[in-house]
Amino acid sequence: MNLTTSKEHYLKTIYSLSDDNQGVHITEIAEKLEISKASVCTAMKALQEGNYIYRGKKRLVYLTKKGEMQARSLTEKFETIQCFLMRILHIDSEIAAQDACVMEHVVSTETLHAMLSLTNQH
Amino acid sequence: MNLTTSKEHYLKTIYSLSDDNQGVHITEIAEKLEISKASVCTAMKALQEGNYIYRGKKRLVYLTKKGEMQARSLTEKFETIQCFLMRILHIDSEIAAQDACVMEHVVSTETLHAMLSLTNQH
DNA sequence: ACAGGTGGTTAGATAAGACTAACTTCAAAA
DNA sequence: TTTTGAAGTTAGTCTTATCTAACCACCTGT
Repeated sequence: MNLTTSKEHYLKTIYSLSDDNQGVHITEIAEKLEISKASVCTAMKALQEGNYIYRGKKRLVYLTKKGEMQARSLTEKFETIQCFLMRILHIDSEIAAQDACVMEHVVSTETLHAMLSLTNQH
Repeated sequence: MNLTTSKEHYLKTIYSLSDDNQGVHITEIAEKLEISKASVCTAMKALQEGNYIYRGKKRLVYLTKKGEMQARSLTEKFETIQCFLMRILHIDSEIAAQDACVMEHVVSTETLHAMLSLTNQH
């Protein structure tokens, strides 16, 4: 299975919701993303196929090592972009978050690195 | 009809292919985007619905005023982003183009303005 | 124990965007 | 004028991502 933008979103959400990977309810994910439980359920099957998550006790959703690495990477990208937008371009945090949230899935590593170093040396 | 990323792409492509809006062949668009004629044909119907294009002599595709404005706006966004990436972040023009090509459809006007002014004052 | 409610799942629909294959249209060359 | 190849169109399929509605499963409180 390939990670699409949508799937990456799910991973990031699971990561952000699970405290120390203690497992997340499908309902929680649905509420956070403001989408139906059914959609989440379907997506979880695909992510399980791809070995990004597994279902544990009480049907909770857990990230696998692979899933966790992906999620962490995405979260880092998000933060890099958001910080860059805020500190270098002086964008409001709300809007910076929105922009970062779409950019994180598409931006090249080159651009990402450049953003990071410019933000740091600032 | 709503302009999606895909539709915006078509508009930009038509704009770039038509010299002074002299009309473009569906085949040209298909070749430029490396996509089937059939897909382009279907998309053109939707764009016509939304009054972004019309079909003229010899079935050529022409931008309407509305379509042209959109296309120009997108092209400007693209250029703003590409220049920013190249001049401020020192990204290679090839990669900058790729990144700009996806970012142009999603980035906020705030970020866009900030990129423009930073590039200019540079 | 069982009735409800919460959480999860399944089935079926819709929409966008792409595809191939087969068809039509048309204009230019013979 | 007829033919033929390029351009365009249509029909039907696939994938992804979403939805609603109906259903199942399990835990909990009475």
